[in-house]
This record gives sequence, C-alpha cells and structure tokens, in this order.
Amino acid sequence: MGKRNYHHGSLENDLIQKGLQLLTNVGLEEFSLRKVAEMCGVSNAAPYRHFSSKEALITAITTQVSNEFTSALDTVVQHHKGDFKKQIIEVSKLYVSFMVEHPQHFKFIFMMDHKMPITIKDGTFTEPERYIVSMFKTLFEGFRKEQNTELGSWSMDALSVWSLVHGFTVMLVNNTIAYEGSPSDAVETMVSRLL
Amino acid sequence: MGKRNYHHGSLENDLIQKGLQLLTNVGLEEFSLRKVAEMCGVSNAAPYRHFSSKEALITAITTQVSNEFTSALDTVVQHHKGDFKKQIIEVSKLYVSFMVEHPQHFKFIFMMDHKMPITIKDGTFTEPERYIVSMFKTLFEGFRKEQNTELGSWSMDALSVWSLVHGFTVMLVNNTIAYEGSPSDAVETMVSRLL
DNA sequence: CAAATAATGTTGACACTGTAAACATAAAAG
DNA sequence: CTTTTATGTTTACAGTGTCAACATTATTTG
Repeated sequence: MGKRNYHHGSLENDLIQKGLQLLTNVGLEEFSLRKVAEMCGVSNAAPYRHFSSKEALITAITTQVSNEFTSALDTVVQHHKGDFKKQIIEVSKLYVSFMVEHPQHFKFIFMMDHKMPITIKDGTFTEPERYIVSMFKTLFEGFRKEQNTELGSWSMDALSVWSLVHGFTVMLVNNTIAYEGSPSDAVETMVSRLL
Repeated sequence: MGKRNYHHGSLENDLIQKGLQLLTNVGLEEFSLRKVAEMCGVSNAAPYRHFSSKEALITAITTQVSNEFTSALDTVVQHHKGDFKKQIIEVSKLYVSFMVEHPQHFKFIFMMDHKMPITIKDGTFTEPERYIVSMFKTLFEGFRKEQNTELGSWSMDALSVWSLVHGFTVMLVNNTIAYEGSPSDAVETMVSRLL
C-alpha cells in the first residue's frame, strides 16, 4: 500500500508539501529540487512535469504559505473591526511574531524578487505576496477613514507603519539585532507611538 | 606585461575587487567562486589559498563595502554635528539612496546571517556590519543627548527610526513596493514626522 | 472495447558548482 | 645555495538545475 506504482497520484501537492517541509528545516540555501523529489519518492526529473523550474516550485510554496498567513491576518482584522488603532497594532503583532516563529518562511518569501511590486501613492497595487497586500489594504483603508484626507497624504502614514513593522521584523529574522524581550511588545509600543 | 607568471602578486585584493564587481553585476544568485577566479586569471582552486570558502570571500567583500559606506555615513554625521534631527534625517536619506543605487550591495549584505547580532536595550552591541553599528550609534547617542532620559526608553525611539528607514529600504530594494517619487524625500518626510 | 493520444515518471546526460588532495613553482629564510 | 613556506595548478568528487529520449499509465476517442 505504501508502494507506488509508477504514477504518484498527487505529485504536485506533495512537492509543495514536502518542499515547504524541507525549506522550513534546512532553509533556502540547502534547498534543492532533487532532495524534494527524493522526499516524494520520485526521480530527479519528475518535478519538471509540474514545475518549469526550481524557482517555480518555490513560488508555489510561497503562495501556499501566503494564503494561510493572509487568512490569519484577516481573522485579526475582522475581530477588531471597530477600532482602527487596535486593528493595526494587532495585525502588526501577529506579523512580527509569526515571522519570528517561522524565520525560514520569511526568508524564502522575501529573498525572491517580486516581479510585480505594489504601487503606492495612488493606493492601487498589483499582486505580490498576498499578506503584504492584505496588510497594506488594512492600513490604507484605515487611515483613509480615520483621517478623512485625500490621496497622497495618508499613504505616507501607512507606509511609515508598514516600513517600521517590516523593518523590525527583517532585522530580527536576519539576526541583525537581538532584541531582549518580546518582539510583539516592542512592536506594540513602537506602532502605538507612531499612530 | 599583462602576462602573469604563476604568481599573481595580489590575488587577495583582486579577488575582493573582481568579486564585488561580479556581485554588483550579476547578483548573489549567479555569483560563483570559479567565475571570480577566472576574472582574476587564475585557476578555480586558487582562491582557497586566501579564503576558506565562498562565504568567506563574500564576507570579505561585505566588509570592504561596509567600510566605504560607513565613512560616507560618518562624514554626514560630522557635517551636521549640532543639529540632531538634521543629523538623523540626512543619515537616513543617505542610507536609503545609497542602497537603492546599489541594490546588489544591499542584498548580499543582508542576505547573509549575522553571527553576532547587535544587542539592543542596554545600548551596547557587538559588531555585525559596520554601517549598522554606525547608524545605531548616531541614533542612540543622539537620542540620549536630546531626551536626556535613562536606558531602555530612548532605545525604543532609536529602534523605531532605524526600523522604519531599514524597512522602507528593504522593500524598495526587494521590489516589494514601487515608490513613485524620490525615496530620499519619502524617508525625510517619514522620519521627520516620527521625530 | 480497442486504439490512439496525452499525462506523468524514469534514465542518463550535460554543464556547472563548492571543495579537497596531490602536485608544481616561485619567493623568503636559513 | 639549500630549505622551507607561500602561492597556483591539476585533477577529482559529489552535488546541483535542467533537458532529451524513453517508459508507463490514464484518458480520450473512434
């Protein structure tokens, strides 16, 4: 029953699953298509029937993680619907704590170039990684309602908050700084002051 | 005269120089020791007489860039000695504009794990990349003089500014966002409001 | 239902990588 | 001048992404 007979059945899914597993365990540097193939019990060239390149698989994995994380973010957003400040703070806390807990996720997500960057300033954006868009949406809409100003003004505030949260996270994950204490608390303090 | 006779003369320097060149041109992904060796007109194993691994060479290159950039930062710091706010703003502007102009530098610098992270909260730090320490120093000392408070309080402010500047830079360099306008101006606006 | 076709896996190869051991040459030290 | 040390070269190995030729199974079609 464990034996596979030539056809795997659901290789595409399994590649993503096992790929994420490998990425989480060994990181981006040590990640290799051949290892993933072996984990799936399949030959080295098999993945190419489902993904055109190593990068394509990583992109698929990224999307997977992205979706899961985005729904977690959305849950928080919905839960603090009335209170904009609280909403931002909780989203920020979730963001940093999630990434600190899953540093490998964060790395392989942000180490890849995004072909379609968000365009700020007019408030519209195409789709890069979903949680970024998700967080930006929350920020932009929140600031618009809160401050009731026109375009170009609130975008700077949203950008400030997002830069701060993201920047702090980057440094923690990359070991640029070692913060002694709860990153979640730190971000709460910083964002609170900023708002 | 262009001909080399067995010994290169100054391979170590040349490896760093040509390595930086390659890194700047093709980025971290395509960077390879063998290519650098060829650029130096030397065999593939030669670099190992000077660097124990590929990573060791990259570290050396990083240090090189780091030093140059740090002195540029220091110049700005000295130039605006009296005015703390101005000091921070100009350092921030230089930081973001330099990194946007040299995205590859930024990437290979920050994509590597730092073995010795800065320890904040008590204000002391070991040495990771020098420009980080340099900027942090400016921030910490500035806030201390400005606010005249004890430890633990101003560190949060310094961290906020640094997170914001760094985070904005990361997003620009990684193409997470596409800011329409001068990044330098944007950072000036954001840091000004934060201070 | 049988035959043709498409989807999926395998094998083997190629060029490239980091790295190490064995060897060669030139420079420095004695 | 001889010996030692520093530096380069050759060759090799294991691992990588990727591709072409081939094998097998699933799916569609006549």
